[in-house]
Amino acid sequence: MADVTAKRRGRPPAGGREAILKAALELLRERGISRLTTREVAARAGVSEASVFYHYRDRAGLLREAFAEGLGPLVALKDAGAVSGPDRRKVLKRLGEAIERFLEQALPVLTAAQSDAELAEELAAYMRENDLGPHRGVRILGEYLAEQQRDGLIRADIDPEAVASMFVSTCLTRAFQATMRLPKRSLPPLSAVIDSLDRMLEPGGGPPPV
Amino acid sequence: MADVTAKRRGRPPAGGREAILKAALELLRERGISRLTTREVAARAGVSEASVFYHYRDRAGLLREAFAEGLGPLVALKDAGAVSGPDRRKVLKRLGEAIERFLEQALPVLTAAQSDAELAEELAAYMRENDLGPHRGVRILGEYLAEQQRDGLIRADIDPEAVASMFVSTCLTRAFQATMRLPKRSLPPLSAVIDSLDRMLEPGGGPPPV
DNA sequence: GTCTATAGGTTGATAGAC
DNA sequence: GTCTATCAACCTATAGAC
Repeated sequence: MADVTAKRRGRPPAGGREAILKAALELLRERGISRLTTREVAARAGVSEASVFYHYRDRAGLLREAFAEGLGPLVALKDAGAVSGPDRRKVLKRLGEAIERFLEQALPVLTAAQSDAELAEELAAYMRENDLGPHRGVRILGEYLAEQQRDGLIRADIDPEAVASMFVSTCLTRAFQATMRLPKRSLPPLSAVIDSLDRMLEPGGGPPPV
Repeated sequence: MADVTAKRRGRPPAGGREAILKAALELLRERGISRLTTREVAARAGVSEASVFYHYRDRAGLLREAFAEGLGPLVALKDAGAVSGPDRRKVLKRLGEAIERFLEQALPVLTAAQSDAELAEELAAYMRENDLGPHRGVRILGEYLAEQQRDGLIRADIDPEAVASMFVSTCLTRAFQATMRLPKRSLPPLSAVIDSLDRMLEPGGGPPPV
């Protein structure tokens, strides 16, 4: 949130603050929030425990910034996906994989916050304010599908946003599976989902019944 | 796991054990796992703290049983859904709502375990052994769709399991949204999803393009 | 089976020197 | 900004009486 471009006066920071945040995020993803003690964070960051409190005031303050940091990449999701072009299957593949990648980073952070009701409510408020959540992906894909629908590339009798929510949800489930340490292969591969969905979206409908 | 039907000898249990488990599960869902201390559990259950250790050996033992208890209703999912009949929309609605209801109870438990890497791995092993997870719902719905497909009620050019995973995932996302204390209405309603999906599954395909 | 009392250990946070 | 030293609070778990 700070202005990185402005020239700084005085002694440049030693990087302790960033090291602490990085250590906290690593610990959060690797060992879970209950093992994220200020002691461990300090040890991994290579600073003393008091530094943690100097920079972030208290444990909750550190967690708050770690959550925001962990959810950050979501902002760049739209550009990364490059959700445009006539090749629908390609768009679905690109966007789907991008969502999945992002969620595999973000879900551990989201679930970690649920360990404490207060933390969870605080994070939820932050997400509501910044309009974060699965609906973001749904909206991005929904707009693309609506555009294709206007161009007659998608059948007219479906709700683009509803279909988008199905696809984004599929990616979420896959990322969820991975986050919960369950085997992804117990679910059908994303390519199969894209296959079927693409056919069902075709304007002419499927082949005539046998 | 104990045989409830067998007649018991001796003094009947006072119900302390059950009260403790119930209190633990409540605390888990209401306030998160980090506030689930043996003190609080004992207080809410109306017993002494030592009773908790007498019945469950240690905190981990209590959590293990609470997790199993919280995931229990999944077993009854198939029967509850009554996944059969020619009215596809009705089946989707019933099953979808059942999955959503179940997950809104189970997700808090699943996410709670993620607070500690060891706990998470232990729960994951339990779920793998007992074949639990989102794929269960996918399989149930997939079989129903495959059956409809054989009967010519669903277009032949789609993968039933892939479509099933999309629908089940939609329910999971909705439950996830609720668990994370985010507004469900930022997602399209389930009825809209069922609407579009049902049309896309129709054997003849959609109406001819304008 | 349930209780009281307490040991033993970990954690978040502060004070004050450098 | 960073450190060492320290504290008060809290938690899990055990011992032993009833």
